[in-house]
Amino acid sequence: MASLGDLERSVMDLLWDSAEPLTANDLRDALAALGTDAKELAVTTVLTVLARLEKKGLVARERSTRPHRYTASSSREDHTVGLLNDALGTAQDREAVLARFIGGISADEAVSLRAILDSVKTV
Amino acid sequence: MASLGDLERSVMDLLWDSAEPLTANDLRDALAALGTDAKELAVTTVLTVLARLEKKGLVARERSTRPHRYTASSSREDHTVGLLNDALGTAQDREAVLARFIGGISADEAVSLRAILDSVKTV
DNA sequence: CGATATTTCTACGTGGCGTAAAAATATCGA
DNA sequence: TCGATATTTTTACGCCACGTAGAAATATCG
Repeated sequence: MASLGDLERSVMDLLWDSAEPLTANDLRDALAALGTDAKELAVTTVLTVLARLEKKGLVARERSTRPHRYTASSSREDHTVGLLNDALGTAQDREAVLARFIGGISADEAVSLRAILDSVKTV
Repeated sequence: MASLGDLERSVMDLLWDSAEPLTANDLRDALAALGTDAKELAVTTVLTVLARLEKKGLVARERSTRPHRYTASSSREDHTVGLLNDALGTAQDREAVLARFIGGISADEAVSLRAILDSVKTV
């Protein structure tokens, strides 16, 4: 899976948080509104990033409407799960990794993890 | 955390699998023995990669011995856990991610995960 | 001390990413 | 329909990581 650069990441975050598809201009404005940098990128910059994200399969583009509209093609959570599996994929001893990982999570999270496991197992 | 290039990854795998510290020459030979490529890298190439890995904090180098000897500074599992946390770090809804993740693991793994959770909780 | 081994320095090609101008294309009002 | 304007595509540049390794510096050993 492809990991993301900083700008790519920001764009994906906006798309993930948006219920509606967004245009390049929408995104440029939203990006400017983000940091108080008032950085105001060129719209071609946003379009370039969007094209790259599309090629990576992370965003879908509506070419029918004139200002093309972009949406994230999978949820943020699914994307993160993909990253997790990528990381785990390089490990041969998954259990050892999971054991260490769980050792490092909070007690609260351990509880909810257990709840999740229960629900999965029951099904 | 730094993710690894292909050669960096191969070197780390060798270091992780080795009980003894290895020299650049050891690694060059081991790398050549790996793929039947018989690629036989220059030893300076291996040294460059080792220097980069050292800078990333992934390998430690014994400068006292003359052919410097290199060891992985943390276990493969710990490194993978670091990657997992990196991936999770970008997510704000950790629970949703974990739920999806667990939904995708095997039944066997779910069982051992539960066992791990139990042992953690008891302690 | 000199030949040889080892390490450091320097460097080049490739590719990803941020960035955006230039060029092509589409749209919309007059 | 036509031209002004909006939108997209093409092309490009700089930076940095990484694979790769020669050249140069340095250490070691007989």
